[in-house]
Amino acid sequence: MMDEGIERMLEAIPQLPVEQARLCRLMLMVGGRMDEALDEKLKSQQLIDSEFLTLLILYSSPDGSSTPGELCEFTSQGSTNMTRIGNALVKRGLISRGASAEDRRRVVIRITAAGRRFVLKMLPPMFPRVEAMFAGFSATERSQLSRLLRKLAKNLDQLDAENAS
Amino acid sequence: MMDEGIERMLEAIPQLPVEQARLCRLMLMVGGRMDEALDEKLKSQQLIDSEFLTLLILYSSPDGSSTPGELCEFTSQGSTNMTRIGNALVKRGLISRGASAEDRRRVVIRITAAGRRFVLKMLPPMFPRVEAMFAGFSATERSQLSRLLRKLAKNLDQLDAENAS
DNA sequence: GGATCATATTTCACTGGTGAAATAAATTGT
DNA sequence: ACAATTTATTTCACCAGTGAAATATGATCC
Repeated sequence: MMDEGIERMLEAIPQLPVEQARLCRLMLMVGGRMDEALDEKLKSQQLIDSEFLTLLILYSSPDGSSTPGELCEFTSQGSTNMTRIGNALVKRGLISRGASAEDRRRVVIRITAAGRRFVLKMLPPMFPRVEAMFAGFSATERSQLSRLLRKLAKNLDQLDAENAS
Repeated sequence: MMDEGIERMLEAIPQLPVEQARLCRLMLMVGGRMDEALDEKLKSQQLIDSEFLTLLILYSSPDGSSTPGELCEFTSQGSTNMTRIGNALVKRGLISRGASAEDRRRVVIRITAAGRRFVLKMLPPMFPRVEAMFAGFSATERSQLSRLLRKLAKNLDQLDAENAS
C-alpha cells in the first residue's frame, strides 16, 4: 500500500540494496503492528508489556521467584524501572516482595497464587488471535519463517557483538 | 538463549499453539531489535524516527511537498505530534512551512535542498548494516521471507478490519 | 452573509520509559 | 574491623508520544 514510496527512493539512490531495504521495512512494519496488538490486549487488562513480561518470567521460573537484578537482565529493563514494575505488581497482589534469607541485600520477588491465576486467565484469549495471525501458513511455512527469523536474529547478534568490541 | 522460558509455559498451558507462540516471540524480538538499531543510528544524527520518516516521505513525494494532514495519515501520527515534528524539522532547516495558495487553511510542508542533502547523507551509512543483517541469505531465502512476511501482514490487516467492524 | 465544516496550532495533563546520582543496607575481602 | 563491593531503592530531570479541549483561520453550503 505504501510500497510506492520506497520505489521512488530507489530511483533517487541507486546504490540502495533494494530487496534488503524492503525486507527491513517489512520487518519493522509487521513487528510494530504485532507489538501494538499486544499492547492493546494488555491495556484492556491495565497492564503494560514490561509488567506482563516480568510476570510471565516469574510464572515460568521453576520456583516462581526471582530477584530484581535477575529480572532486569531478562527483561532488559533498568533497575529504576524494575522497582517501579515491582511496585505496580505488588499493589495488584500479583507478586510478593520480601528480603532474601541467605543474602539480605537481595529482594526476592515471587509470583502469588493470584498472579498465577491471572496469567492463566490472560493467555487463552490471546491464542485465537495468534492462530489467526498465522492462518493459511502450512507447517512448512511456519518452520521456514522460524528458520529465517532465527538466522536474522543471529546476524543481529553478530552485529551487536562487533559493535560492542 | 531464553527459549527455555517459553518451554516451561508450554508444560503449564497445554492448549497453547506452540509454534505460533514461538513465531510471535521471534517476530517481536527481531522486530524490536531492528527498531532499536534504527533508533540508535538516528539518535547519532539527533533525529527521532517519526521525524526521519516524515522527511523520507517528503523526499520520496513527487514534488517534495505535502501537508500536515497527509503526513499524519502516512506516518500514523496525531496532529499534535505532527506539528511538533514540523517545528523540529523547520528549526533544522530540513523543511519549509508556508500557507497553501489554493486553500489557505492548509499548510504546505516542503523538503528543502538541505533536507534532500541530509537524506542522501544519512542513507548510505545505513546500507552496510542492512546488508550485514541479511548476510548469508540467498536470493531464494530473501524472497521466501518477503513472501511470508507479506502473508503475515495480510492476516494482520484482516484481523484489524474485523476488529474495526 | 451567516452557519457549518475543515485544517492547523496551542496548551495541558498524562503515559511509559531512560539515565544519572545519591542513599541505604548487607556482604565480602583482607 | 574496616574498606570495598553488591543490591535495591529513591529522587530527579528528561524524552517521545498520546489525547482532549480550546482557539484561530479559512472554505463551503444554501
